[in-house]
Formats: sequence, C-alpha cells, structure tokens
Amino acid sequence: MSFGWEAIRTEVLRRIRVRDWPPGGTIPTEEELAFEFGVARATVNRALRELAVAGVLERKRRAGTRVAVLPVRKATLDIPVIRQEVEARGQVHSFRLLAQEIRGVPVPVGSKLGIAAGERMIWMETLHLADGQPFVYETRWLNPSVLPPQAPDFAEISVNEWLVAHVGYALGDIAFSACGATAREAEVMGVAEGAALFITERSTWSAEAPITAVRLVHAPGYRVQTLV
Amino acid sequence: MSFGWEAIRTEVLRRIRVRDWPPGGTIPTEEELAFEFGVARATVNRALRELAVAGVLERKRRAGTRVAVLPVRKATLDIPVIRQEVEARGQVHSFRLLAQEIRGVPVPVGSKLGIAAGERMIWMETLHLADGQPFVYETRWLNPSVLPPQAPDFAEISVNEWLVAHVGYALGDIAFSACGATAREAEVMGVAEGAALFITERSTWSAEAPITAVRLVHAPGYRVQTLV
DNA sequence: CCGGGTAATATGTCTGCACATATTCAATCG
DNA sequence: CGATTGAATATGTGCAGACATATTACCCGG
Repeated sequence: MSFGWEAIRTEVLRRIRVRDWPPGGTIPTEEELAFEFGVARATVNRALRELAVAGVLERKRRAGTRVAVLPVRKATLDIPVIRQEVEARGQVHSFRLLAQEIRGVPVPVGSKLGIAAGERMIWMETLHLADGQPFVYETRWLNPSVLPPQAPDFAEISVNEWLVAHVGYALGDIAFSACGATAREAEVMGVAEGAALFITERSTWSAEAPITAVRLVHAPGYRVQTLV
Repeated sequence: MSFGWEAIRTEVLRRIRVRDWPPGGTIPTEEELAFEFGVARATVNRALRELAVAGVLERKRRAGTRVAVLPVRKATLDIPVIRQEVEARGQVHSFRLLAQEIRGVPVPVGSKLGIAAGERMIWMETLHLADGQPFVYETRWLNPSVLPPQAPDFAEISVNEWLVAHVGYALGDIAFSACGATAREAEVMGVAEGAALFITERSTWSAEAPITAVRLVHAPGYRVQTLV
C-alpha cells in the first residue's frame, strides 16, 4: 500500500472528492494517517503540505488539518523570456530598439518602483518580431545604476536577456490586463487604433535597488495559459 | 548559523545573486553544504528543492545541482470566487441569471472538454454585478450529469459556488487573453462595441467527467496581479 | 460570568541514518 | 574502435525519534 508520499496525496485528494472528508471538515491527524497507511509521519506531512500549498487543505497547529471550503485555486504560470517564447512557436525571433534615452520617471512608475518621481532613468522602446511580424511592443524604465561603466549595446542583446544574465535573480510582481491600442501602439504593432491588446506589466527589484519596470503590449490573439 | 531551511534557502539565493555561483555552474553537493552549514542533509535538500521548483536551480541525480541559466519565472496567481473578489473590494456582489438552456456544444468547446461536439450540455449566461455595476459577464457550458435529480435553482446560488460546494475538487486549466467586445458583450456590460476587455477562460474536470467550461468577460480596468 | 494563566495537542522542523533511482564515467570485451 | 556492462555518485525518498511552536481547551480565581 505504501507507495510514497505521492500515493498518499492522491488518496487524500480522492477522499476529498468522494466527500469522505467534506469541505470545512477536519481530517485525521498526521499520526493517525501515518498509522493507517503504514508510513512515517514525515511522509504524511509531505503529502499534506503539498496539498496545503496547492490550496486544497488548510493547516493550523493544534487545530489540525481541514478541507478548504472555498478552494482558492492557485494557478502557476511560466513567464519565459520573449525569445524563448517565439522560438517555442517555431518562429524566428528578432527585435529592433526603437528608442533609448534618459528621462525623469513619471509618478506612477516611480511609486511602483519605490523611487522619487523625476529621478532619471533610462527609457527604452523595443519591438520584438516573430518571423518579421510584430509580436511584442516593449516599453521599459531601467535603473542606470545596474549597468556597468560602459553600457552594453542594447541594439545587439535584448535588455531582458542582458539583465537575466548579468544582474541575476530578483523579485518582482506581474500584472495582466487588457487595453485598447493607443495611436503609437497601433502604428508600431500594425493594428487599428483601439484594438484590444493584452498587456503584461512587470516590476523587478534586486536586494538593493529597483531594477526595471516593463510594459509589454502583445500582438492580438496572445494568450497566457496554464495547465494546473 | 543554522536557522532552518529558510535561512539556507536565503543564503543560497544570496550566493547566486552575488555570482559566487554563476548561472550554469554547479553548486556544492547537499552533503558538502550540510557540513558547511552544520545541518542535516535533509535540511539542505528541503531548501534546494524549494529553489528548484521556483525555477532558480536545476537538479539531476548524479549530475548535481546547477544554477538555471534562463530562470523561467514562475508566477502564482490566486483565482478567487467572483463573490469573494467583489467583496474584497468592499463592494456588494449580486448576479442575474440571464439565460439557461440545453444546447449541443460547438466544436471548440467540445474539443476543449474532451467530449463529442453536439453532445447536449447546459448553456448559461450570467451577469455579475459589483454595487450594481456590471463586473463580469459569464458564459458557461455545464455537464448536466454532475447535477442531482432535481437541479438547484441557479438564480439563487451562483453556479460556481454551487459547484465548489457540491462537486468538489477538480483539475482544470486557465487562460487569459484580451478581446474586443462583441455586440452582445457591449450591450450587457454597458461598454462600446469593440472595447478592450479582459477574458478569463477555464475548463475543469473531475476524475470521471468534464464538469464545466467558463468564459468570463471582465469589466474594463480589470487586472490580474501577482506578488512574487 | 468573565478573564487570565496553564496544560494539552497537532503541526513544523530537525537529525541521522538507510535505501532507491537516475545518470555519468570508466572499464571491458568483441 | 565501438558498444555493452558495471561501478560510482548525487539526488529522491523513506523511517524513527525528538524538540519547537502555535493555538486551543480548560481550570481557576476574581
């Protein structure tokens, strides 16, 4: 019977689905389950912990483990680098750096990155192409202090790839939304003004300082998808 | 020094950021790290495993652990029930069931749920309101076989809430996209035709059968956001 | 009846050990 | 020289026991 913690996770999930253990109810303790399944408590713990981070169970010390009433579904998305995304479709990736200049950051960007508005950062405008067709229109604010003395040529290597290779791991947040194309976006992406476009916005910080804030405008038909 | 696996995870992350351990390079074995930090190997394992599922490390038996070259960022989103979402904004949730009827499923829906096109399912149209304003326009295909003999009145309880309470836990996938409002959507949501709308699509299955396929059309300005 | 302190309890984590399993490296044989 | 076989190795998972910690339940005094 004891086929590892994954078997236990599956069995627990089954009992929840069959309503042996109804939503809101507490399930047996780790010790009892360990005895029933003939495994160590650590093994049961592993299985239940995974189900808890998945949002299926809620666990509290002393109170025990209960089946979540409103299972807040957690979806995990992979956010790949754009080049990878294009190549995964079997297309050729290229990009054009349309603009790069020093500017004072506007208030919303500043507050999002946690710096004073008017602070001078690098502003860049990039168009990513898949097989020569517009794929993503990227506008970015970049903290110049993360760059080395002689800055790399971002017409050669895309900012994002340079950052993941040289600045290293960072925290950040991501937001998705929909927006009608502005005049500029319509022109660059080759769509009608007001067309519905999918937007990804990301901000990232290193341990010390804000790194970058990006807004990606995706070509029509773009989807973000998850297999749960 | 030994403050548990979280401290170890943090220290490993730090060394990666400082490029003590550069991208693509292998890091010391669990045993070596356990010795260095003065903890058991299981503790190191826990820390490294978490970083591996986060996409920061890549681990292979015998080959060792290496720092991911292209850290595929994984974003985790919470997908709450609509009522919770509205109430979290401090607004009052209500909904109106606009239509409910039996229909044969069209091809795209059928293939997504893995059933034959033309199979008869329940089709429903619901409008969710926040403080009386249109919030989400929901169209749904529902497998009648998950309902009890005398079906619940979905004008009283929203389908989604009935499902989470009575059908229980299911797998599914989620997709986000952007789309211009159709004539019907524009009318129901009170926006201009062609306005950019954020779309969420979900399909869910139980262990035995497909349960439901939903398309949620969100009011303008809607965002899905993640704190990583 | 209420509030505070205390004990009981379920989970969280750790240790030290063992064996399983995947993968690589090397040696051996045709 | 190439392919197959076999050992070496790093991670994956397991067990039993222990202590830590959060939270609840209970008792007792006011």
